[in-house]
Amino acid sequence: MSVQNQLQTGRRAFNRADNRAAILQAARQVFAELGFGGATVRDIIRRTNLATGTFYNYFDSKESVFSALNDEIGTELRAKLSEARHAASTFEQFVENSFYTYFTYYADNPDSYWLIRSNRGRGGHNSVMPGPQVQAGLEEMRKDIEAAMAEGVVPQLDVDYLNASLGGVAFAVLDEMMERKSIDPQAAARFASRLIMAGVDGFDGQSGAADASVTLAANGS
Amino acid sequence: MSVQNQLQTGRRAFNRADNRAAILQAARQVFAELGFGGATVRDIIRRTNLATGTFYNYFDSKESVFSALNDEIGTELRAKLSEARHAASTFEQFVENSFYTYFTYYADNPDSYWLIRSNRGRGGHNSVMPGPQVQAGLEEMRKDIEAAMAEGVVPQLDVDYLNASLGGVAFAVLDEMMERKSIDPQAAARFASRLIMAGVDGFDGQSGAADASVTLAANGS
Amino acid sequence: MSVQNQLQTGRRAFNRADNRAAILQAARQVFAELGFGGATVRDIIRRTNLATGTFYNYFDSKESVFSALNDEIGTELRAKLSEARHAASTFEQFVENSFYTYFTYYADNPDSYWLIRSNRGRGGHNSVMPGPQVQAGLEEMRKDIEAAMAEGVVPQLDVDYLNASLGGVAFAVLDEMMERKSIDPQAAARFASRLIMAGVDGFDGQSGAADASVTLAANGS
Amino acid sequence: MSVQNQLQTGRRAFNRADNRAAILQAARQVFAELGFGGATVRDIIRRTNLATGTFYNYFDSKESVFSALNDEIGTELRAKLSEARHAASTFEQFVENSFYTYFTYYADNPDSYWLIRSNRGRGGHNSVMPGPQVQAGLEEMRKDIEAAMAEGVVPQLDVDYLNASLGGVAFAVLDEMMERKSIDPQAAARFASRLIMAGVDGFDGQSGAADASVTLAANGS
DNA sequence: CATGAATGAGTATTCATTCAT
DNA sequence: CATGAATGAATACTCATTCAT
Repeated sequence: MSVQNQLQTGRRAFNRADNRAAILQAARQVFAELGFGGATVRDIIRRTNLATGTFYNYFDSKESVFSALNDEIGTELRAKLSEARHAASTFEQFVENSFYTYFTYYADNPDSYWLIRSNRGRGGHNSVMPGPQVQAGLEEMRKDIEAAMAEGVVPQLDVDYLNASLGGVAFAVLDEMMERKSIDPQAAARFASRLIMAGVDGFDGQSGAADASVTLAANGS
Repeated sequence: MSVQNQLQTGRRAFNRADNRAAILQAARQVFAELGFGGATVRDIIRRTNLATGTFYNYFDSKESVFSALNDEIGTELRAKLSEARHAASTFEQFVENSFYTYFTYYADNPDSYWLIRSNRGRGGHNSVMPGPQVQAGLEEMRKDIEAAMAEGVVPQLDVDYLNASLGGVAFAVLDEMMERKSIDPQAAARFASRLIMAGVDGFDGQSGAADASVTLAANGS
Repeated sequence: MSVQNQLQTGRRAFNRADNRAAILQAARQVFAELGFGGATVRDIIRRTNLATGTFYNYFDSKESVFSALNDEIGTELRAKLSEARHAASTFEQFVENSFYTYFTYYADNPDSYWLIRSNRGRGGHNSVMPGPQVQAGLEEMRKDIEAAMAEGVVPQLDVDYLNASLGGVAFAVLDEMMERKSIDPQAAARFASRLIMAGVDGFDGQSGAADASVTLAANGS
Repeated sequence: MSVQNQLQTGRRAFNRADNRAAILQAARQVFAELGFGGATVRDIIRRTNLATGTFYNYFDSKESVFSALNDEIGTELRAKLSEARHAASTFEQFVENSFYTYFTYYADNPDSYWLIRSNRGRGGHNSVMPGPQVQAGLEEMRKDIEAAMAEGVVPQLDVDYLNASLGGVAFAVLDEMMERKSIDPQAAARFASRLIMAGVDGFDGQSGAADASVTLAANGS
């Protein structure tokens, strides 16, 4: 091939990556703002220099960009979480690092937060984090928890419920955090990990509050 | 009006209620299966003996049935939860009763479960339960928690994060529960309430697991 | 039949007429406001104490009330015009009386005016006045004009064009009149009849203005 | 852009114009036959090689094509009338030229005639010609008439009534003309202008026919 | 004859996707 | 590989009319 051709190829490769990135970036915003159902492909390409048809040179369908976006988030998040877990030497660190990593990721990528925020319920079971990558990520975490139980670091309790609860707390606290004026992932992580750690540690000890026979102020319905 | 008229009116009223119920029932299923965005009005009426236009004799729009459904669930659930809270004399009972009521409701109404399951993210922040009724319900719960804190039954901690976490655990454990072969709301409620109670009670005590310097078996990514 | 039955029959007949009138009255307003196309049968019955189905006890279709309305107007107008014509002893009186009657009728029945106003173009050719009654009415007028021509009272000119022009002037002046603050059928009739009379009388005399070689001030654009 | 691109653009532009014209042409016929209310967008595109959606690449709505059509007619007609008026040196010429131009335009564009014919009443007052262009056109004519009155060429009489009458005669004679086997704009224009000119000239002279005490043959109703 | 809920064909419009250039 | 016009199936909703009561 001629030099000219090589340059063209280089240029093309460059443009290819650019275009793909531009579409992904636009799609992230659009899905965040309008949700998958409300968004149209034209909404996406309109935030781009590209033409309608070009979209289909990079993605097979609307569904397809959405998946790519979720995969992207899932992959990044999974990697970070995995790294965080490996850096932990105690179960507490394991938990706190995980929460911290999770909260920090979305604090740093608010577009991604709003993307999944606006599209919960899409993508089957346990879509606390999106995509298939996530299933794997959750599975990894479960294995670590099981290992901790096996070593006696954590009392024996229903692993699936515990795993689900971790996700549930993570998601709920994330929502609350993202709505605050001043977003503080560290504080959020501290709260979540303390709640979970105390919950796990004190789990089977018949909770001491049992005798606190306080009459709750029943507020009117 | 004559007796004849009364009968007519009675009969009509009966049919009216029937049709409305039929539409709601069909809509519940359709929204559960396809989600709000994916569902069409024709999908709904097709599961009915009724004609297209009849739908609009009972509801103004697709949005409108969806709201009615959510209101229905929200109202029922709110009432049950309120009742459960009032029956509690300790904070622990308060928490466990709430979880139990919540899990039982969806165990008994799986259609409703799948409905909200497929439509999370619709209806803004903290849509652990759907609709406007629910905002009120969550607010009630928050007030009770604050009251418990004021009385010293519960340590002082970030109420909003705690409230969010309650919702998060409820939702996550619910999902897990509904996927099991044998659905056991009591077991689920016991797990969730113990986790939360222990978490709350042990919260500020610097978690005893801190010294459990176990090396977690880091499983490969 | 019993006395009771007779009363009932009487009552019914009374109601029948009443209901029909009520529907016509409502329809007149609705068609005037929304036009035939924009009006719905429900718009009509909504301005009535009656139920949807009752409409079809009195009229076969939406089209049908519309026709009835036009026939009503046509018949009334035709009768008045006929009467006015018979009271005339000169062609000028004939013309002026006709215009005056026509303008007065709509000045007195603004609902009817707006009804036809909003529904021009409906009902084929020459719908200066609506309905089939009107065709007959126009035909009568044409015959009178032809008679006047035969007697030499009016110069020989294209009867159809003249007849059409009479209608055209009538309609156009009517519109203008109805838009004025103070509605004055007499003034309108005077204008229209003078214009037409002078036009007819001076018709074949090669119009004296021919030599008025005035340069018209051509306004811009 | 390359030569190839230019050709492409050229071709596309050509097709664009073609399609737009095809839609307008089809719409003209459909609106003429069925009226605006009775016509459907599908009726229009069905008379075209195009697909449903293509319609909306060229026009925003059904209303929108209708407007475009009326604007087209209005603009053309206004230009021709303006030209005709400027070519006149006497008021008589002014009037006759205007009528002749008007009648000729519709004789040459029967589709346009039937379009407005079927859609009278749409577009408010004095819709002798359609659209907003026309309001301006009528206004121009009114100014010329006023100028003629100021110069004494035309007797002082109610300008609004006169203007309205001009329109009324124009429309009515047009209808009559279009229904004849042999369409002759010149004859129609001659009739209309003579009628109006004589009417205007003889207006205030108390019409000489006043003493023609002919007994009109009153034909039976 | 009154009622008003039921009917379902019909409407304008949108949008993911294709394809000629 | 880019373009953007063309496509047409699909959607929410309306309304004249029917009919059981």
